[in-house]
Amino acid sequence: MANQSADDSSPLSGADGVLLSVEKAQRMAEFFSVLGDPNRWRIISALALAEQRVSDLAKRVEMSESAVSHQLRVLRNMRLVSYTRQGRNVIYRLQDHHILNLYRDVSEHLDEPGDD
Amino acid sequence: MANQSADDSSPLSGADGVLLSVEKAQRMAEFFSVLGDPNRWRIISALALAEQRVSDLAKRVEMSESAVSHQLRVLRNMRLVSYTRQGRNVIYRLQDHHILNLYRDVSEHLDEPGDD
DNA sequence: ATCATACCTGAACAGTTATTCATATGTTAT
DNA sequence: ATAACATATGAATAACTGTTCAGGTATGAT
Repeated sequence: MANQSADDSSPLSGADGVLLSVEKAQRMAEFFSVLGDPNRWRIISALALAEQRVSDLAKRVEMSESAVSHQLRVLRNMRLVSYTRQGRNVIYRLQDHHILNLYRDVSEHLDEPGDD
Repeated sequence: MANQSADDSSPLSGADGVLLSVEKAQRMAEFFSVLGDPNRWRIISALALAEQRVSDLAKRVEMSESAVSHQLRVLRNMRLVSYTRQGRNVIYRLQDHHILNLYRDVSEHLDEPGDD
């Protein structure tokens, strides 16, 4: 490990003074990319209101069931949502509250006055 | 206000029980998209170590100066970095610490054990 | 003025991504 | 078994994104 330890969990301003490894940068980017789609945020916000099945979700966010299903897979892969089968239905829910924290932090940032 | 007020800053789990508006979802997504690129994270991490000029940045993250410049514009537009001219050089720095918070939150999430 | 340095920008091309459509899988009822 | 419903998936297409390359702008030196 010439560059940096594999599981460094130090903040960017960490003591080592090293650049984010390409690998870690990649993982960060992958995660943020998942949240880089408006429809996925709509799905997340719908699930923040209540866990629900795919078809209801689709109606709420006004997307096709197929599109929602595709997006749910992405969210599943990032462990942002989990699901349980109930008969023919599959109930999805948010898996943890990291996302809500993220939402709050970014909301703050976006709401700050800027000279655009 | 049939749907929701324009400037709602309530968290997703807010009392109203409304979906994120398309507009707000869009803004969220735009922001997260900016952080959805590994090279931008490398740039951010380099700037977390020290403010510096474009050419040094380029060397550190091993990108062309042009590519870095393009990416800095994106980061600038999201008000993630700011800059000052110093003679022929332009010094860039992180604008605030929201990003570092984000980094920490997401790092946690990514480091959680998962059954992938 | 010209030259060199540092940075920025527009166009184009390659790679990625989200949707739609068609089809497949899984579940319940008959 | 078949039919009906709910969800998932693969392929294809359209839209988007990041890089490179060529040139452009800004500052400082001569």
